[in-house]
Amino acid sequence: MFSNSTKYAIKAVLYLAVHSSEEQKIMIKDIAEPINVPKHYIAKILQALSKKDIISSTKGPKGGFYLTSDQLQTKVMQIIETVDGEERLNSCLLSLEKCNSDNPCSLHHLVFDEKNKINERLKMTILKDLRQHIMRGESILPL
Amino acid sequence: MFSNSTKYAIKAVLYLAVHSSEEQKIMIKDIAEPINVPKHYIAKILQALSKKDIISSTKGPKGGFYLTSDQLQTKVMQIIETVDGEERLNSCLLSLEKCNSDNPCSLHHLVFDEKNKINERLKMTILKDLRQHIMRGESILPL
DNA sequence: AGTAAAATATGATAAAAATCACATTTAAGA
DNA sequence: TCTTAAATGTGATTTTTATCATATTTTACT
Repeated sequence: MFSNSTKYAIKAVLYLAVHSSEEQKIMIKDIAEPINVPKHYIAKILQALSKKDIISSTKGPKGGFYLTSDQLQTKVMQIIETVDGEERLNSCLLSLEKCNSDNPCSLHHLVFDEKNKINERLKMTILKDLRQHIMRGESILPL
Repeated sequence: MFSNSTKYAIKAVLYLAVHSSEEQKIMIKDIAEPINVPKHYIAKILQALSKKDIISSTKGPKGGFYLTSDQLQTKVMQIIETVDGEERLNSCLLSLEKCNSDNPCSLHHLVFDEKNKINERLKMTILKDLRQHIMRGESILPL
């Protein structure tokens, strides 16, 4: 459903959501290890996310990555779209350009309602929600 | 969600479900073109499906690919699993091995019910159903 | 100012997925 | 039985994705 890059991005951002703050920056190597992602690969992804202002960073000693309270408002969907591009989740199961509810492909009706529901949730769920969920012990931080 | 190979496989098999029969075999090139898939690529996929007995084939002049009436009973899920392997649809969104409903990852609850519902449908829908749907004009054959 | 510790930029390599090519096998029909 | 038309088997090439490496820039601290 998602590319590895997106999965890694979500894991990293969730890690930051739980463990970082403006006063508590985290270095690449201290993110890569607990979320179980190759260091160089996650570095590239974090840089891209930083450029898009989904996460924050500072260089130099005592530097690292972190989330501001504004950035805790980021929707999960925004991360997915930033890394994988907008189409991936919106495209037809069979990748038919012309497929839509008026002119549905043969699998359309099997998934349409559910896919919509999932997309809606990804659009309305923000990092703060997931963080709360984790801190309440209702879900686990990924590794 | 699916690999290109699986999308192509489904398109090809649907094409056969609508246009072929034991008396009406179809050559690779006459499948590849209408479903808009590279000829050599779909050839390889059709061979694999044939070996797994999801479709039938005969060599030589007047040969080609076709479905028997038994093969019209094939579930959509079987095609997906044959091409992409079993895990793809069952794995966690973040590909965490340990993720399950007792120990859910942070995205689990956003998609679990819907993903299950979709999987159920893919498991119970057979080619004959989709063929009927198409022939009634309720969905389109892909291209 | 100088040094060291961090991210950043850029590009190289490896692995996987998609695509292409062709020689081999099988079966129909003359 | 010969020729031809089809699938089959095998592998090569290309493209995309994932991963690794390293030189550069920035910033804190001495």
